[in-house]
Formats: sequence, C-alpha cells, structure tokens
Amino acid sequence: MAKKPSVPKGTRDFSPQEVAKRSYIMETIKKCFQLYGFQPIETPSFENSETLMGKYGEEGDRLIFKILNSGEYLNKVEEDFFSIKNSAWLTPKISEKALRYDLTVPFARYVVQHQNEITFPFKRYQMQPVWRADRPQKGRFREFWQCDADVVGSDSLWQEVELVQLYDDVFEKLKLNGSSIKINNRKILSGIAEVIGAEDKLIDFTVAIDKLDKIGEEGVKKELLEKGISKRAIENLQPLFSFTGSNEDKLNSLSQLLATSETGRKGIEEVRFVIKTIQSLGLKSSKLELDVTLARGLNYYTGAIFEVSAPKKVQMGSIGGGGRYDDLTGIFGLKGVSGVGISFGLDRMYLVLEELGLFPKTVEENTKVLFINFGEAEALYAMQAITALRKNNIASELYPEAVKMGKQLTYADKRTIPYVIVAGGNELQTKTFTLKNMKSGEQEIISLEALLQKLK
RNA sequence: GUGGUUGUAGCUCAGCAGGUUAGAGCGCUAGAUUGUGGUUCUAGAGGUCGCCGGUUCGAAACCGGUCUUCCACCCCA
Repeated sequence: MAKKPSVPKGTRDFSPQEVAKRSYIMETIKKCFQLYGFQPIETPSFENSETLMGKYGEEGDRLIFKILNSGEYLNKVEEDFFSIKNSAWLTPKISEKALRYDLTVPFARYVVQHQNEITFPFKRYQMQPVWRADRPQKGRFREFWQCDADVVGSDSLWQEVELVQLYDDVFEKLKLNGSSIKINNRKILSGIAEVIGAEDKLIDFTVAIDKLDKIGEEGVKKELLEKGISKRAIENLQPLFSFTGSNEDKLNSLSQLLATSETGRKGIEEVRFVIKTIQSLGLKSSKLELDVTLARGLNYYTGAIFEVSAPKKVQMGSIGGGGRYDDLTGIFGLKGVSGVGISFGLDRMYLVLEELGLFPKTVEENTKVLFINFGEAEALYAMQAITALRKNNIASELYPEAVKMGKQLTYADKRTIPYVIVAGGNELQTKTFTLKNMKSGEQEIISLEALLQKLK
C-alpha cells in the first residue's frame, strides 16, 4: 500500500479559506505599494549559486537550499573530493543553482542586469515565496512569502520616511493596531563600536547587542566577552543599557555618547530626521521607536535599519524588516547606487491576524447562490438563470447531481453560500424561482428580473 | 547545525507498571423526514496505533534508527 502522502518539513498546503485570507493580506499590501508608486517585478525562484552565496553571512550560506546539477553530476568530481568529505568544497562541484533566500539580493542582481532599461530612482515591489533550510518553529517555515518594496538610485532620507508611512498604512488597513516600527542606524552601531574601540568586531558586537531584550544586560556582556571584546570596552558601553525615555531623550543621550565619532554623529542625524519628520506627519496605527540595540543579522545594511514587531500581546517574532544598503549592487558590479527597502512577512502576519481575529468575515465568501438540481428539465431551467446571473457578475452554480435536497442544502451550508434557489416543477411552470436565504431560512418566490436585482 | 518534544479513526484526544475483539467526542454515511440545511433521535462505516528494525511467549505501550510536529539555541520573516 502507498505510504501516507505528506509535504516536506516546513511547508504547508493552503485550503480555500486560507488562500482567501492570504490574498486578503496580499491585496492590501499590494494596493499600498502601488499607492506609493512602486511597480511590480518578479524574479526566478532559483538563481545561480554565486548570486546568492556569501551575501547573507556564513549562517546564511548554510540555510540556502542548493539544487543538485542534472545528469551524471558525479562524473565531473575528482576522486579526492569524496575522500576529503568536506561538503562546503563539494557543494559547488555538484550544485550550481539555489533557491532564493530573500527578495533583496535577487533584486540587486536584477537592477545590475537591467540597469540600462531602468529609470532611476527605481521603485519596485515584489511578492514571492522564498526558501530557507531552517529548522521549523512557530512562525518559521522553510517556504514562506515576502512582500518587499525597495527604492534604488536615491539616497534621500525621504524614502525612509515614506517607508515608515507605508508600514503604518498597511497595518492601519489591516486593523493591526499597536504594531511598533523600530528604527536604528548602522552608522550609530558603527559609531558605538568605534567609541568603545571594537571597530574590528562590529558584526559580533551587533549580533550580541541585538539580543538585549532576550538575554538581558548580563547575557549580552557575557557574549561580548566571549567574542573577545575587552572588559573596558564593555564598561564604556554601560550608558547603552540604561537608554530610556522618548526618542528625543535617546537621541540626546546618544549624541553625548557618540560625540567623538563622525560616523556616529551622521547616524544620529539621519535617524533624527526620520523621527522628526514622521512626528510632524503623524502615524495612524503604529509607533515609531528608536531602538539602539536593533541590529539585524544582514550585514549589507549601511544606514537605516527597520524591524516591525506585532502588537505585544501576540507572541511572534518580527513581522517585517528592512533598511538602507548603500552598495548592494556593488557586489554585482554597479557602484554608487544606494537602495532602501522594507519587507512584510506574509506568513507571520497571517498568524498574527488569525490570533487577533482580525480577518473580515466576508473574505471567505465565494459563490453567492446555489441552484438545487431536480433533474434534467429543471437543471436546464436553472442553467439559463445561472448564465444570466454570471453575465451580471453574480457568482452562481448548479449542484451537479439531482440528489436529495437535504444533501444539496448541506453542501450550500458547508460552503457558506448565502442563497439557494429552489426551482422545481412548480417554478418551471410559472417561470419563477424560490429564493431561500440560508441564514434566516426565509423564502420568497420571485422572477428572474427580481432575482438579478436582489443579488446584484 | 545542537539539545529536547510529539505522532493512536477525517479532526481533537483517551488508552499503556507490556496481556483477549484499541475507545470517546466531533465529523462522515444511511434512515426517521422521496421539495427544505444548520436542532433531535436511531443505525452504520472508518484504525497496518508515523515508518523500519530489535527485545519478548506476547508490543500501540520497552529499546534503536528514520520521518514528522512543536519548543529552546544558532539565526531569522
């Protein structure tokens, strides 16, 4: 007997109800993207390995799904590689393609490849699945969707301002109030590393400090020590752990801390601009919050860093992130093009909306009216009406078999079809239809004309 | 990648100090009701106890492996 079929670890099927809810989120995001002037592109689900490898750090390389070469791919491998048993060396020999890991790097590749056709600044959005060979957890899958909006070819800080507004706009439309948009700046982090004399350990430093809210002050200090950052440097970091108050307060304290770092001062200036501008423009549903411990692992960020957390009452990691990268296209040979973008994590947003019961009831409705099938002649009579209804954009269907009525009504019930037409011999003779409201149970006998009016 | 956890009917779960024919609720099918669903009543179908191997007279239960679930770490949407 065949084994019970299943989907691979970390992947899922989506039922009609789930698809309806997912496309509700996607449509909302898409409309906002377009409202802000972004244009859609799509890129292949897999790229040449060299496009992706090395762009996300060591950890990222491990999490990239590699695609095996076709044909007798082992023929090309020298004997030595088998005895060495080093997969990092063997992999490039047997795999030259990989599934995309995010949408930003393929986008950078796209920009470089099509630079002569693109009008800059280029504002594009992209909503496609990405894959990571991660171990699944709650809200963490191996196949999931990102919805990205990026601008390349402009280093104006107004882009950052707009992206914050865009986040806010989407959350407001989804009724997801109380999300917090956290902002930081890579230059501030560099400045801090500079001031405490740990410039050479910037990555280790940012990774450790990013965990502050999770492992606490002592935990961070411990990790910094383990990474070889001196005790003195960590002492100089002390003011960072007691950062409180308004964004304004934090900026002021930062100014003191980073007075001697030019990079740091630049970072503060940038963040200050975004925060002040947003303050005078106002946000509808979210808060913008300066978080100096926000780092994010992706090491291509050079300016602003964003991360969005769902309302506190929901236990969920970040539902979006983004930032400014001054030289992402540089790695593909196009220098001096700055980009900034944000990403929405569709799958996590789904879980959050579900948990908070924020999906509108109407997203699941599809067919508006079901015609009961009583047999050949009646079915034809029904199909004539259905044709007219469909012509008027009213979703309608005929139950395909002339089975007992109870069964047909149960079907309508399960499908949450709001209306049923009962049209048998009587109705056929009088050229009428009995319209039944499935919710109230009420029925009325009406003409086709009236039916069209009623369901429009 | 590291450590732990889970898997019994379509779904949610019970069962187990190893012992006949593995249970419940919900759902499903049929009937009460051959032109009226969502309530009720009656009857019924449905399980290689994730998979492979081992221990044992005997395994759903114990052991090993494997896949899967969820969780922590790493990292991240």
